[in-house]
Amino acid sequence: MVVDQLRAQLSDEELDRLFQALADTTRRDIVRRVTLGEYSVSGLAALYAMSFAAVQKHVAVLERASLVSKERRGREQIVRANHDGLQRARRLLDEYEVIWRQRADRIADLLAETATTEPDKTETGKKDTRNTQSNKTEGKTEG
Amino acid sequence: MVVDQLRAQLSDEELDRLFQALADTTRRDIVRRVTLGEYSVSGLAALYAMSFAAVQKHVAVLERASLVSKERRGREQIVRANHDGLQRARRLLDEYEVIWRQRADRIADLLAETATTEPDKTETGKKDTRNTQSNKTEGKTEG
DNA sequence: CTATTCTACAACCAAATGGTTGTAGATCAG
DNA sequence: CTGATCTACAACCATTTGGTTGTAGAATAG
Repeated sequence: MVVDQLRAQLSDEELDRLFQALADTTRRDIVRRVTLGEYSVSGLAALYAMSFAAVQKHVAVLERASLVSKERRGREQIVRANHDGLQRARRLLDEYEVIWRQRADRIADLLAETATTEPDKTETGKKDTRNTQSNKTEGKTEG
Repeated sequence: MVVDQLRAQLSDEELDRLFQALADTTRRDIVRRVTLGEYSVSGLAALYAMSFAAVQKHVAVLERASLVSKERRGREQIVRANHDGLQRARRLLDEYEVIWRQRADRIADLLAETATTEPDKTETGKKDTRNTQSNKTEGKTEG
């Protein structure tokens, strides 16, 4: 089903499009509106101080980001919110939250470990570990 | 304290900057890295196939979005993740989730109400309510 | 049928974005 | 002190973005 999209790995391009689409006040407002009710494109266009074509483009950006979808009804095109799209954006931020907690746990572990195995060296409250980049030799630096 | 920022209302410009900052693969990677460890700007620059100045600009974008902060240490500038920034982005998506559930509840209420008060009109499974824009007369249309 | 409405799309424009190179000031290593 | 490293910032460039107007087709209203 469509829900499979949620389990799928989020590609960089997909995330670029998602956050790019959310990075505009008008577009965020459109997402809110079409979540609560149904709007045609011209119905949306009537709400903002810009041309129909501009709103049409905003809807297109949201559609490419899978945040909304359109459905023809007669001569109107009805815009609906796509819940999966929002969920994918939420997923990424949740992953960041997990990473953050990992970091916090790691720091806590380091502190505990140092405190138990080497009680002599814990005179200063060094909570930073100072690994600017020396422990990760990725990238270039081929010189 | 700094945590007050989380309670404060999210301005449009702030959200623009937040999502705009997240809408780039390199910048999302920087956020991940500096969440797990500490990096100087040049330490970050060594990881990507672009110039130091380009990475410097990416960090500046993240800083303006309050997603990271810099701290001088000698001649290096240490980049750290700013947890509050991420939390603010999460908050907006959570709000969207709330709105979505409100919509779902409203639809459920409408269905239930129609079923109880007017059982004769429930012959067709009309779950859409068809309010294209006629019930909301905002915006211009000043003709 | 005719006029209106809604949509699609092209062409154009100004400003922002993402990259580059170059220059210059601080700080550190020897 | 001298040289290397790290950062800041300006100037420049190509592409994208967010807006415009204009044209054209399809569906609806009268």
